[in-house]
Amino acid sequence: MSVMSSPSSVEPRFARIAAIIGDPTRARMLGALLGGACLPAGEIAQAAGVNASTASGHLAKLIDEGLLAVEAQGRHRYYRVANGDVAHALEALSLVAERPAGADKWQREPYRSLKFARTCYRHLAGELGVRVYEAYRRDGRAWLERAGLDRAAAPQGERDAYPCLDWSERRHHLAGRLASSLLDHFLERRWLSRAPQSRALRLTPQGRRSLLELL
Amino acid sequence: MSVMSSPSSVEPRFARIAAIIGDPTRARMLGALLGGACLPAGEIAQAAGVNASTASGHLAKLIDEGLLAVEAQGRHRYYRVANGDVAHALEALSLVAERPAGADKWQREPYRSLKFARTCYRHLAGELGVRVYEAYRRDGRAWLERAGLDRAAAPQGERDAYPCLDWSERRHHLAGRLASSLLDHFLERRWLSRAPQSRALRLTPQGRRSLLELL
DNA sequence: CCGATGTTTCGGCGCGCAGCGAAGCATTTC
DNA sequence: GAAATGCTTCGCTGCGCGCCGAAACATCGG
Repeated sequence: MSVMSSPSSVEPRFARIAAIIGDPTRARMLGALLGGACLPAGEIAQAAGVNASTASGHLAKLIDEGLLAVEAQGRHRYYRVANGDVAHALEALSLVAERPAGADKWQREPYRSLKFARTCYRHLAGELGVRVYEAYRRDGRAWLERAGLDRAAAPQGERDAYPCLDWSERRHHLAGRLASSLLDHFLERRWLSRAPQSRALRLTPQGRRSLLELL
Repeated sequence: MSVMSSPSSVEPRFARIAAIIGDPTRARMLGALLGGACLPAGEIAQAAGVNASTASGHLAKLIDEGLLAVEAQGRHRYYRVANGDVAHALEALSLVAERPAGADKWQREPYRSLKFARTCYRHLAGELGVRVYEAYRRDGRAWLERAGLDRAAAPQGERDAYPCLDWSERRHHLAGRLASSLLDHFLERRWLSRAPQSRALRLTPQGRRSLLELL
């Protein structure tokens, strides 16, 4: 018998985080911010359907555990998802939550739109995200140039561009700094536009012409 | 105002799963099985430090949510992690749980051993896992042959071999069917051996000679 | 300054759920 | 068949924590 602390007592580092995410109200808060938005406490409270005071408590916990970051501006406090790892963990959980039952739900709203294209933190996910990843993997930096991306955006290390398992597709899309630049780029050029009140992204007419050509 | 259910009410699919994982006892159970082992209910109860009846209830929930799978054999019921996605989600959560504080803990046991090499479900993780992934990414199937792997193990689709973000290294290691075969291969050849009561893997003298040469 | 707005702190209520022990069911052993 | 072992079901108890409203604290506008 070893004296060293048993693995059973060291493991549940993930338990704290999971417990934080596991509360339905906090989960709704995270969901509201998962699109990459920066929202003040009041709006988050409303989105989650709870009192301001209740929300405040939850937000404090989410900050404590490093899931959210906050920036004070005047009398507002703007909350956002702390980093890409958090978004990645939430997508990974969503993937597990995907029960085989109800496979046809992807045909209906609001899943249909989310499946086609959505933001995941600051990058692109969904069918479109997967296709972008495929194209990038096939042609590398040449593809980035063809898409009109600044060459400063080219990935340096592994953490600048890495694959992230996509919840709806069960395949990978691109994550990391490069992926953020790419999404910004698509939005600036109006190839994609954000749907209101949702993480869904829509392909604009320009996007249909320009972006699809690249895939 | 659209009538369709708002995104805030559709999102928390991940909440259910997180809530299940978030309970400390259930987390210990998952931790005990994360090494890839197949354990009977009684042993899991003991590892988690709870009554058999308490454990039984938890195990039922873990089954219900698809986190564990079970196989009856005589009067025993053997539980195991249901699939790689679950392991992936747990590693992703662990990554988030990694607080910047206490960065020196990796120097001490039991973290030191886990950081070097460990099982993650059925594949190899930790420093060694990352290095294996690098080598495979560099040389592709040629590396697999050099490692003495049967060519039947070569990956077919994307899901056979995909990168998984490593909790301790913050870089990727290899996951998927290929990774499972690879780990089996290493264990069969006695290049690696399982530490008792832990997910940690140890490099054997043969492993030091043969495996390190390949990296 | 003073009232309005946004946010956090505090106190108290109530539900949900993890925990145990005892009893029930299944399977193996002698 | 009876006793032993492994696991699950049931009923109960207690604590933790999410919830709200009221009040305190901050910041902005006039």
